[in-house]
Amino acid sequence: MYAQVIVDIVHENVAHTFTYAVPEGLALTPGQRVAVPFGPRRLEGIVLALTETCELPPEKVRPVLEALEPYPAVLPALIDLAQHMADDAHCPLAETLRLMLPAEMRGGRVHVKEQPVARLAIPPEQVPEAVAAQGRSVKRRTLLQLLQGGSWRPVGDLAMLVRDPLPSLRQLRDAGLVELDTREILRRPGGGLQTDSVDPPLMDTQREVLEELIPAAEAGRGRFLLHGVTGSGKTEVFIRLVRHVLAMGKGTMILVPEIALTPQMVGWFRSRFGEVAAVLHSRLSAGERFDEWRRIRRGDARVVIGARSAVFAPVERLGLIVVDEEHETTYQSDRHPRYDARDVAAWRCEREGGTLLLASATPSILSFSRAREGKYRLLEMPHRVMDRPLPEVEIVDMRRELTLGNRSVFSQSLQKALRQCMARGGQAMLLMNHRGYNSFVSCRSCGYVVKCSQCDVSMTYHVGGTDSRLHCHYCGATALPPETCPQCGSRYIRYFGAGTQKVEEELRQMFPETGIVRMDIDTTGGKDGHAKLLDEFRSGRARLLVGTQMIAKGLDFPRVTLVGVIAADLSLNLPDYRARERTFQLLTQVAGRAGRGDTPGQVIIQTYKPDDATIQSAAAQDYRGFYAQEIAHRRMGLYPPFTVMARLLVEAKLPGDAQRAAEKLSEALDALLAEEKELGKCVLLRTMDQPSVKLLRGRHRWHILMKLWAGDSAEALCAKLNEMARAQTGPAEVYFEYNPTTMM
DNA sequence: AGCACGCCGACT
DNA sequence: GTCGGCGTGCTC
Repeated sequence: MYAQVIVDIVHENVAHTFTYAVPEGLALTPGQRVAVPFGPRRLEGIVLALTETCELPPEKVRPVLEALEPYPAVLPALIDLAQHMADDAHCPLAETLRLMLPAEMRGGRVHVKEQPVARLAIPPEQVPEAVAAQGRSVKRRTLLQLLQGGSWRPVGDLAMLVRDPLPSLRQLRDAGLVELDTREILRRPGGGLQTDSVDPPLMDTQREVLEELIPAAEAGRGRFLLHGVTGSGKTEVFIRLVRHVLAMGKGTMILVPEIALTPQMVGWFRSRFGEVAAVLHSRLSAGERFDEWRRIRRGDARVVIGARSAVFAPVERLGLIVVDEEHETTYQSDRHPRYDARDVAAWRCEREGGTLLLASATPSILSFSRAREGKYRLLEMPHRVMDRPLPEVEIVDMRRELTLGNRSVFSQSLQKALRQCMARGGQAMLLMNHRGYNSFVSCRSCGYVVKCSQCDVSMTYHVGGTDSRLHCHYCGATALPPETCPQCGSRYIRYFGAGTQKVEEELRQMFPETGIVRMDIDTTGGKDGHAKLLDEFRSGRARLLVGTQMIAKGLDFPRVTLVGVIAADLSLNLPDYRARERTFQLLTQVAGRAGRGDTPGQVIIQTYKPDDATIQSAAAQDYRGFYAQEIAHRRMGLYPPFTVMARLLVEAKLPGDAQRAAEKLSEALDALLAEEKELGKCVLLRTMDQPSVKLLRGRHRWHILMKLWAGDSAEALCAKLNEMARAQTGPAEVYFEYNPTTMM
């Protein structure tokens, strides 16, 4: 027998299978990891297939050294998926195969933690006799009594009551009274919070939606888009559906957009399903991730909850994938190999006989248009549970506040509402989509704005405990604020624009006695950073929560009655065709955090563009209205879903190098399109210029932006563009991006 | 990727 | 005469 092996090296030169002989007595199956000789080295690889024959001259074939595990680490369906993704992204198979395994499994870093365990070796009724035989040893007598239950007990647990129990246990073992052994410890990430474990009654719409979903799940097919307003009880639909699929003996996955949202979801699922729920995301410790992965692989965990990368979990007999908050951009990976977890989920369901359920209060334009085309079955939940009303939304014109002489970040309206909310003992959330204290520093005399020396981006002022500094939000560089203008020497340096720190400070002045939590990247660092802050707010110790968009997503705080949006137009002004979509989603989602309990919610949106159609539809929580106007914009502007965006991004140390490389690429593209006219037909628009961020981390940037008609020629063209980017040599780097996550 | 082999300059 | 520069090519 011969094994066709992909070695764990990501490089074009070795992106094909290597043939090894399978030694007598070694049973291998596809998907198994093996150690193989490779020139003078020993490498890890994955068996793709086993063959009877081999075309190579026999002297070239060397044998497999050993199997790294006795079972296939990569399921057959996931090998197919890796192959599909590698074809799609034009990258080596080894690179996509890496997505299928926890990183700590590679490179022989696997470590299984073991702990000693002990149990009684005699019938429990003989314990009093054995205790009496221990003479004056208190330790041994206590240990015997602790073990009286008869089951295996971790020695670590006994250590809480008896200091250093192991030597005494060994004596008891030698006397034939106790057995000692070791057990694997599965390191488990935190359990999440336990909520009610009984089924709440279902609302009519929930029941109607389930009546559509359950037959599809039983048949093992169907793609659905569930559009349910915030607070409509989507999670309960997931739970009932998951229960149904588990009862059929199939596995399930629930994807959430952010790691911060996993504990809440895990809590809901563990309280109803217990230990069959596993968590998988990139911020688990190495040991936790490896152990959760093994629980899933063994089939001990049949409900996987996790962020983007969990879509590759080794779930056998997959019956259901739920993608919650389907509109979130975090489902797109920004690192190589790039993938979209929603597409991967769809692919897996299609191939493995599962049902796909995308869910959101604000579906992405792309998914909703697919639903309109009939590619997804659209399910709607237009009302909140218990007939709770959607919150009242008020738009405040901040231009008017300025003319009234109000220089605070809070409008009169919002100040009043905050006071009322605090006086009534409620909780409030404030969204400020910009972190730091001031957003930019500028000279009043000449208009100079302090920019990062490495990026073409203005620097943000952050107040620190001992040193306050300017931060670049793109590369993380910091600098001391200038005392005089570096351009004209004037001392009129002023600080403009507000961030979360400023909002927090103004709140402290208004409510000095009230607990305030600020949540942004600066405060949520470290393990469990999110959880600690959220717990502070959930417990009621803090009653005001200030944060960036991370507070807008899917969190459920029943005591929040007021939501304030400090500056609704920040995200609207970004140079991206998705700016309106993102603003609508953000505003609607954050508004949906209000009034989830028994008291109705109130929302105040502050803006300098009170008449903007996007802000108006978000305030009215009118998804259909927004969709209609946005899809018209997209059709007019030839943007997705009507076209596909693609770009070649050029970066170089010297500005001239970047420009020259971009020009050279553009000429090469001309030549290609002239030669292969079919490919040219899919190009609708092509521009070459500098992106809005002209300098990033010290590298000058140019790009060639393209709008393409989707289709076979677009795919062929993208393959060529990808090749062009790879073939690039010289001082400039070229990246090809299909559906770029950002145009900046 | 990573390591060998290979063919030309400044040194004990 | 050798040590060593990194260019090219191969790994089952």
